[in-house]
Amino acid sequence: MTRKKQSYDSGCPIAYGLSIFGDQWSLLIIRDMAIKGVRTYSDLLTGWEGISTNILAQRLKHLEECGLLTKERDPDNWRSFVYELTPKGRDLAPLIAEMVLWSGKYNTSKHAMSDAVDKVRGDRKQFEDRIMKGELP
Amino acid sequence: MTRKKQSYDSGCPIAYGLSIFGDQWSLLIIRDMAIKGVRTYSDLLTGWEGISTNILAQRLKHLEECGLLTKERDPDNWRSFVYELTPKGRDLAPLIAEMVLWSGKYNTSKHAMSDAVDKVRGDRKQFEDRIMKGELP
DNA sequence: CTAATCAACTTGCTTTTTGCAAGTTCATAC
DNA sequence: GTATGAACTTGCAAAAAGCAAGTTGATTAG
Repeated sequence: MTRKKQSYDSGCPIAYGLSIFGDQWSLLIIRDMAIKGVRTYSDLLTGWEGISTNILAQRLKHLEECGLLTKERDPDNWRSFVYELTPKGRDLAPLIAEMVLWSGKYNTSKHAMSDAVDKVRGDRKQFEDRIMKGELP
Repeated sequence: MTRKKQSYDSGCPIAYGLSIFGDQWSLLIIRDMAIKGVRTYSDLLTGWEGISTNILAQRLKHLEECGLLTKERDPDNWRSFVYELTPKGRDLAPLIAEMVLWSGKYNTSKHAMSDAVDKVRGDRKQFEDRIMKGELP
């Protein structure tokens, strides 16, 4: 029950964004959906970073309440649900692109996914457009 | 002692960014420094949102360790310290701009600082350049 | 020169959030 | 009708956040 976010609303746009996705997991969920095309709970669970199941459920609920994604039954598989990004969620594409570029510039780790960074650097507009139109990878 | 971040390094640029500023406070600190020109601990403490002192100290240390800011004695006031954003920290300007634009588009609260949003919308390049050059407001 | 002040923290303690493991529900599949 | 799989929920321990009070080392005021 994460009901009360102690959000004294400062009105600042940065604070507004942080109240929605200012945590360790939300943007990774959105990344999986926007970039990798993941749409189900179980696929989100087995992502690269290993979110735990209760946190995933909590975050999905929060993101849904904030209007970044929707949850519906899968018409082809009635026991499964499909999560979809809304326009509000897909509109985070430019922010995600900036984040990728910033990290690409400063993350010197050997594991850094420089191929992914190069993709954004090479054609940022296409990267953003694909997400914003909801196209799959 | 926040030594161990349970950071299994996935190599993802998004995850890298989140490991540095993926919390409720870091970007607000950077906002205060980049946009409002705040440079001291006590001024950061009395910001709009009310961070508590131990958390502020912890975050400043972390951001310093990650190379986003530096800490030095104030030459004019030897009992005070001056925090300054590094190029790595100032390079978050485009990300901050995107965040402001996104929130400006979707935050319908009456407290929303639409004047600040309009400023970024009106001349985004100037907004970013001022931050990236370290110019004060 | 001594006391009060101030900036920048630190420490101790309570509350909240996270993480992990195990259990639940309900719709198929065998 | 038993097992399986998807999507969660629950319980509990560990970590992080929040709050208040205390510490340290300069000034500054008297």
